[in-house]
Amino acid sequence: MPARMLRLLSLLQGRREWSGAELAERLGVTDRTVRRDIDRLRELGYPVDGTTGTSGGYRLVSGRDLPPLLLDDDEAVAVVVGLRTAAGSVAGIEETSVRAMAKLEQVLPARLRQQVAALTDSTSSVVSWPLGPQVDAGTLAVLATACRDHELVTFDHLGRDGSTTARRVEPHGLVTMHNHWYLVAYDTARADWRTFRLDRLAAPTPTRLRFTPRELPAADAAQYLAATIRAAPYRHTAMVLVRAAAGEVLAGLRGPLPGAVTPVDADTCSVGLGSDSLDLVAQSVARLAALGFGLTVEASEEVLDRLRSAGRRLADL
Amino acid sequence: MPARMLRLLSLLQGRREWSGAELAERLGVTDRTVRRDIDRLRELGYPVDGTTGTSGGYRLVSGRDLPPLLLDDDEAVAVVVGLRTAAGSVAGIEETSVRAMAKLEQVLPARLRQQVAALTDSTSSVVSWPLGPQVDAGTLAVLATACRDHELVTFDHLGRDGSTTARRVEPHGLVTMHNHWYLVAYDTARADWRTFRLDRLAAPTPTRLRFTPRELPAADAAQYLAATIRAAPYRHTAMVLVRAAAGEVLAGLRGPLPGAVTPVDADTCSVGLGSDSLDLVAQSVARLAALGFGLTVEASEEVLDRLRSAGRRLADL
DNA sequence: ACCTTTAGGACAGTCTGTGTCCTAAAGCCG
DNA sequence: CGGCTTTAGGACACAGACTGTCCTAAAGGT
Repeated sequence: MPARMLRLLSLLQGRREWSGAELAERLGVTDRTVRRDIDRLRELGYPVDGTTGTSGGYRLVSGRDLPPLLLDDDEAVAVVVGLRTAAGSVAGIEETSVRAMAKLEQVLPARLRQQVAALTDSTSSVVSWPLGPQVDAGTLAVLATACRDHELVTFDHLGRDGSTTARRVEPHGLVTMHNHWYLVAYDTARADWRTFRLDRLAAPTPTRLRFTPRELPAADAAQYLAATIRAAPYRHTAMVLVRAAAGEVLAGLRGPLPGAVTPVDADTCSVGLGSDSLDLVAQSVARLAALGFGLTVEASEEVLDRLRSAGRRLADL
Repeated sequence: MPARMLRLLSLLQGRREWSGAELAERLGVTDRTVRRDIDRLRELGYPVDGTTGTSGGYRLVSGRDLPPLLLDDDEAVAVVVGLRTAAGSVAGIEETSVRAMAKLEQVLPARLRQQVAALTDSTSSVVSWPLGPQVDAGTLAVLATACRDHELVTFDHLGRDGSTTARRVEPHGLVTMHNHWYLVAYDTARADWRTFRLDRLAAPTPTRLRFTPRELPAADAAQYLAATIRAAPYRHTAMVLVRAAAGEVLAGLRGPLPGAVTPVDADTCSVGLGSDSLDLVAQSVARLAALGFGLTVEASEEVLDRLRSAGRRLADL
């Protein structure tokens, strides 16, 4: 009988309106039983609207809380891809969407996992183009699950000098900052807290060993990360003064910048840019120049050189 | 009893591993009943791994098909936001994710709907910065549902001349093209097929009237749209020849372009840009220039003027 | 008025779900 | 190896629930 209940929910989620007779036929029971089943759903807190009369019927409406979602294959793939995209590009829900992904990932049939991989691989570089480096959806999911379940994980970590070291850590939390994902964890071998950038981390595997969480020397993972990162600034920065109102600049840009636009006065604003990529900083300044406003730039000679040569090429068109 | 079943599923989805005794306590039944419940889950096709011995327990693993998802509030919000993001930015799953959104939207509690609106409104312009105009998630959901259920919809349509007209159409399908969402529908008043850009469309409301779908004069909605749109090209275009391999250019760009990069030979590639925004086209060419490679540009005098003045400004830094 | 639809009470028979036993078997640990 | 803990599942009895078949009521559409 619970099986029939789920099928009923599935039917109600798949189409707007059903008549009692239709449902009865689909479920292989009497219409009386259908009515009883619908009563049961209502008692569970999932309200079903019933309208009488010709062309009446039952429809599932929004209620106090969300009913169990019965997704078909394609929809499940869409949800995972969506969570993956949102986790990387919408501020404020990274942690939640990673949690949801962990939940889904745990039960996602293998064939769908392949579809997800195929989709994110093939399309991410073409259409949704994150500013930061790509993080494998599987990596995110494995680490999120490990954090939730307080499970030790091992992985290979690629250091700044190019050497890889095998790590075994107690994962604490995942944080995004500056378009990168970080894992905050306690490294048992080094007996200290560490942060790892997810794109420098390979083959994360959950051991099945549980640990009791330690207390982080900070309010939460995000603050800990902020404190440790502060010492490591960007490799390239630029400060651009644009002779136009901040609003005009923002409107004209039509896309994100690796930095922030702050108004100076009514027709001047400053843009502070920072990134580890010379290309990205140079492109950002070039975009500001392409807006058609006057500007002055403070930056390293390396960045300025690149901009000047680009300028000559454009001036000669 | 179906209620207990759902709670059991919820518990199993919320944590990796549970012992029979824990589950029994949570559910308020004997451990024998828990075993029976788990048997029932397995019979329904949702495999539960049981490991014996100390530190053994039950865990939900991936099986043939996806079990009903029991999401908490935050997770549900994340899923909706994710679907919304993916629908607009990942090629190839628009239609599916819109379908999934319709399913969710139908049962989403009101308070969560507010959260979703708040999140998409506040963050979309800051972080995920779509190339096309913003489309309201509610609009998408209403129309998707109406398409699915063959339900007449009414809405206000903002014409090119700025006048709004009330429409009443039989919705056929939703399509994305060139970073815009379109509704393909049969306009009953005008007795012909029409396409509507979703960002020029307000207050869509489903009537509860059903209609029997007509045959579209094309293979599918996407092809119909392509045929009708073909006559309306971009306002600004540019063709850029870059003296570098396509791979190098793609790697250096670190972000999406309103166009495509196609290799010409081993160390030359061409970039075809197109958009209705002069700013966007100019910025895109400027970004290509900032990569540090030689380039030649074909474009309208308006675009070239803008680029030359930007070039002078950069050359003088 | 008439039909169609949801809504729900009454009743009897069946059946199934539950708790309390029991034993088996697999893994962990000292 | 010999305990201990865990999942696994059979047997049995009882209560409770579920189903189908009846019935009437009420609401909406034509």
